[in-house]
Amino acid sequence: MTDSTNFKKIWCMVKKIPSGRVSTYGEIARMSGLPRRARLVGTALRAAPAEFDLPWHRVINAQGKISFAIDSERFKQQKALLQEEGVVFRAGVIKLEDFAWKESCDELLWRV
DNA sequence: GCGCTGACCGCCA
DNA sequence: CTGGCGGCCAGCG
Repeated sequence: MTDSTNFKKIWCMVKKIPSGRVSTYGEIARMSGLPRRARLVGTALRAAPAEFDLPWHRVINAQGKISFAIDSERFKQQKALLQEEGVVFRAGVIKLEDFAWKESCDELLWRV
């Protein structure tokens, strides 16, 4: 359980966030069976190879804000991607709404 | 092995 | 609203 299994679970959950919606680090952690490990989600996204094409931009923090410095490239990129999907910012904040994925990560998990 | 650094979070002042 | 604190713990010197 110390290998990259956790990363895979996290990547799998992130991949399921629908376009135009967002989720939080903490939420992804919980849904991946890793409660209280929001930081690990950030670590996993940072380590994720670009080829995975994960919708990493759909993951924001629990305050509805992007977790990058306001003037960083990453910040601008994430904001742009979200706006392309129709995500609305009000004073730099995204309104968090509850929603649930229907799919699980079983298919990917047995591969791990 | 050890200390430091986070793409975090909830709680309280 | 902002700020601090403790909890969390994998990665990287």
